[in-house]
Amino acid sequence: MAAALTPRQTQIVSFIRQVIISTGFPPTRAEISSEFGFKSANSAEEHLRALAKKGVILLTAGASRGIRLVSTDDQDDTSLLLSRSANLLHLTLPIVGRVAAGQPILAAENVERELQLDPALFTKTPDYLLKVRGLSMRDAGILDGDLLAVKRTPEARSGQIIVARIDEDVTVKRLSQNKGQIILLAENPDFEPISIKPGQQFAIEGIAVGLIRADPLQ
Amino acid sequence: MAAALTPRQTQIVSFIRQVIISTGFPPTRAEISSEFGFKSANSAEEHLRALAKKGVILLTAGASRGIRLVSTDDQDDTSLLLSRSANLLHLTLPIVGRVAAGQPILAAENVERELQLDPALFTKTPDYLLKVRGLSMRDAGILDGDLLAVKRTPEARSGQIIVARIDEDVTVKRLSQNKGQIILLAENPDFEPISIKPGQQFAIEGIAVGLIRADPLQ
DNA sequence: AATATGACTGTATATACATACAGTTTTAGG
DNA sequence: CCTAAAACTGTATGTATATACAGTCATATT
Repeated sequence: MAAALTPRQTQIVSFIRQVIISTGFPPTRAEISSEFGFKSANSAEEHLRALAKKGVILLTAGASRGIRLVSTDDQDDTSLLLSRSANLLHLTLPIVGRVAAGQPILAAENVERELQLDPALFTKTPDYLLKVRGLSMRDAGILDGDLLAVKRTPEARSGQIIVARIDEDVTVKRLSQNKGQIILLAENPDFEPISIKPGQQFAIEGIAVGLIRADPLQ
Repeated sequence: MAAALTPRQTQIVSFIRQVIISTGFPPTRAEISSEFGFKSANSAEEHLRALAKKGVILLTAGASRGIRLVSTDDQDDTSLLLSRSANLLHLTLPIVGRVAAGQPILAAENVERELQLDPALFTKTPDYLLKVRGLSMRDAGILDGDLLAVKRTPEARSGQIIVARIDEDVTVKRLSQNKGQIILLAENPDFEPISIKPGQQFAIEGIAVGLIRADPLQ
């Protein structure tokens, strides 16, 4: 599928990567032109179009510096991400508090603070930490105030502890799927199972991959 | 020197990081304002100035999207020497597995591996992570395999969850002291309280200050 | 009481940028 | 020989973007 790049195109991609690594953001058409001695920014534009057509980069229309390198393999993508913040040892995760109704979990308004974590801690790398409210998952060892490490994913298997959205509400429950029938189980006899009715908005926001408790009951 | 960020500033940094991860380039002032509902791009500008002043980000004058996240590691350039040898922001904690009978908890043979943690996580800085065995503290949300963050101390108050040594054995229990009479309570009806008899060797090794669960029951 | 700071609104402007359109030249293929 | 594609130059334009200046309001410090 991926058509081979011309020598010039290879140079362009290489330059884009270099700029991202050294500055933290992609170059403009003018900067590319200047680097290669083009007298018209249109030369850069045409190269970018060709590269986008070949699937090597993604262009965001209308956005300045809207160039994104498509990762050929995971490795150089990670190294790029790392070079952006140069934080080699630690993962920076947002701590999400109460999720405002209807808002995406990671909306800035919901972020209380950030925390650095050793990526080696969890087998699946989490995307954020959700502050758990309530005791519905008590018997799974998830208490009020705990930080649940969550990996974003739209799908999950039965039996996994998930972060789900029902209509406007975000909740942590154990997933149970039976031939299309979805039931969310609490881990606490005081809470009734929640079955999703047709017509209700339901989405899996992520699966739990770890837990952090800042201060156990003293 | 490293001034602490305000809650709002933390949200801004988190948003910038999120944008870089999801789009490949930093946001504009307008995009930040839109995310937070600012009616003037100047609000974003001022936040960026403040963050740059605090050394959390680097701004490239005149460049669109000229925002770079500064790695938290070399943030305190005042004490470069220190930050290179000893990582001030991160705590390296040993993970202690099964404690061999009669040995000090932190004896080298008990250390399974090490983990880096953000010291901001816990209110009391832990000295090591103890891998919990058994379900005697189940109802306190401490499960088999959990890593209990422990601060070394020879004393504790009644009601605190402690790591104790009785004769040769190391155990995690809730402490109950009554006029010299010491009782260790499990948090699980299947386990009997342990009362320390005169003549028995007993010592408090530390108190629990946090908990980490690598993989919640799937 | 005076001052500083954080967190904004509102207006304005120069310029940074993406991008369209019209050409030129060279090279490789049919 | 003809044509397509690659690799440009040159001109132009609307808008995306950074950034200055003047205020407001609340809260915390001196």
